[in-house]
Parts: sequence; C-alpha cells; structure tokens
Amino acid sequence: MFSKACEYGIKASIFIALNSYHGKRVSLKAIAKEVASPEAFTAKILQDLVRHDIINSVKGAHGGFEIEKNDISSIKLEHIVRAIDGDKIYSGCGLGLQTCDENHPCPVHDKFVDIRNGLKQMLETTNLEELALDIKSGISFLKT
Amino acid sequence: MFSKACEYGIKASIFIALNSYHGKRVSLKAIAKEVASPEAFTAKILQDLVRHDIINSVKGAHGGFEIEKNDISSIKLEHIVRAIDGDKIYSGCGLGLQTCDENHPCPVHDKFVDIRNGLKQMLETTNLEELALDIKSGISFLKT
DNA sequence: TGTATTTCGGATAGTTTTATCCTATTTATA
DNA sequence: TATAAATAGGATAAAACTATCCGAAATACA
Repeated sequence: MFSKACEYGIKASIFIALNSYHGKRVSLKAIAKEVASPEAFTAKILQDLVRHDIINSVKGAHGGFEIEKNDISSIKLEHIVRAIDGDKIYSGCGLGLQTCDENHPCPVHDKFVDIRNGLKQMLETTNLEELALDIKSGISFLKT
Repeated sequence: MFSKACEYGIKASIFIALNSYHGKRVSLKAIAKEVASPEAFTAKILQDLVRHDIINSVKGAHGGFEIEKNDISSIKLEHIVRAIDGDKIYSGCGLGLQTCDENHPCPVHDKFVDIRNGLKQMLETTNLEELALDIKSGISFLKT
C-alpha cells in the first residue's frame, strides 16, 4: 500500500512527535533504532520531511529532529504521505488508464473510488497527536 | 495500489473474457493492443495466469488465449491479483511491522484493517463477467 | 579555538519491478 | 511435409526503489 520510505517516514514522524511533546529533540540514530529502519535511508526521508516543513532539524552537537508542539495535532498522515510518495495514492486510475473519470471510467472505477476515498478520508483525518498518544500509553507500537 | 503487472493482468483477463463470451480466442498481440500494455511483458503475465489455471492458452496457428465460458462469472478479481501479486495486499502491516495484530498493533492498525477489508471485499465479490459486460455495453473502457 | 556531534547532500551499490529479445515448441493449413 | 502463426521460456536490459558510504557544513562545549 505504502512504499517503504513512507512507512519509515510515518513511524519516524510519530516518534519525533512523541518526544517533541515532552520538549525532547531526537537524533537520527535514536529514530532509526526506535522504528527499526535503516539509518542512512531514514536520513534521506527525514531530509525530505524537513524540506516539506513537516518536521524541523537542528544541525550539530545536541542537534536532531523535532516538531513544533503546536503543529503536532494539525499534521495529518496525508501530509507525510504526500511529501514522500507524492500524489500517487490520490490521483491515477486503479488500472493505470491515463484518463479515468465518470465520463470515461475504467472497469473498476466506481468500486475503486470508494476504496480510495476511504483511504483518503483516513489519511486526511488522522493526525500525529493521536498516534503519538497511543504509543505513549502503550496501546500501539512502532516496531517488531 | 496494484502493481503494473496486476493492472495489465486484470485488463487482459477482462478482454479475454469479453471475447470468450462470444467463443472468440484472442492473440497476445490483440490483447496487448486493446489494453495498451507492452507485449512481451504481457506475455509473461498471461503465462502466469495460465499456470494458475485462470485462463487457457492454445499454442500454434490460430492459437491464443481464452477462458472457459462457464468460468467467466466465477473468476473474481481476487484470483487474478493473488496469482500475480501474491498475498501482498492481504497480509502484512500497513507500516511494515513484522507482527501487527490486535494484541500488538501498529499505530494505524485499526484504520488500516478497515480499508483493507474494503479492498478485500471488493476483490472477492467482483467477477470477470460483470466487468466484461460493462466493456461490451460501452459503459467502461480498457484503455486511454 | 579545537573537537566531538550531528544533519546535509552527493555518489554509489543492491534489489525488485518492469520491459525486451531471441530461440524453442506447438499447431493449422496449404 | 513445409511453412507460417502462436505461445513458452530463458536470458538480458532498463528503470525504480531501497539502502549504504563518505565528506561537507553546522553547532555545542570544553
């Protein structure tokens, strides 16, 4: 469903949010360890998220990544997915037709639209705060 | 959502079904043209579908691909997707966790399960006959 | 100021997916 | 039987995705 890059990006963002909530900045190394992702690859993804203004980075000693406390609840999964995977999930026909709409639908257009709208809805309404809180309270997990 | 291979496989199967409905066998060349897919790559995918007993092939002059008329309505999209992409869509965690279930869920487990169940439901209930009939009546299209 | 720490960014490598090419094999028909 | 038409299948190439490496730049702190 999501690319590996996107999976890592989402998990990393949750972990950063969780720590930023307590005013703690986290390093790449700590992130990669906590979300079980390859460090160098994760670095690339975080750079991407920084460029898209979803997370902040601080270089140098005691540097690391963080998220503006006030932003945590307004960052939706959608923003992360768009930053990393682009519009792929949103646009485009389920069967790869160049133009696929009500007037010229592919064979599964209607059925596919329903499912994608569900995914869209989910990504647009799920924010980092709720996901981070679930981790904090031990309801959900970032690895294993 | 689906791999290219899967997209081509579904469209090809619909086109074959459409023709088998009228007792017409179709060639690889005709299929690739009608579904706008690369010929050689499509050949590999069709071989796969033949091996999985979803479509039949006939070698030699006047050969081609066909589907048992009686099977057209019982072949679900699920069968095609499974043959080509395997269990990928069904199994596995949305965020790539090795174990992700009710007891040890990833942060998006519940939300993800809902969406995947929708997809699953769609693939399990959609059969080749209805899709082929929509093409036949000009309601939907296989290319462009 | 020097050093350790840490992100940034370019280059490169490995893996999977997508796509092509060529030969072998099978079959209908003249 | 010879020939043309098709699929089968192995080898290979191209592209995309995943992953690693290393030097540069920035920063805190002794």
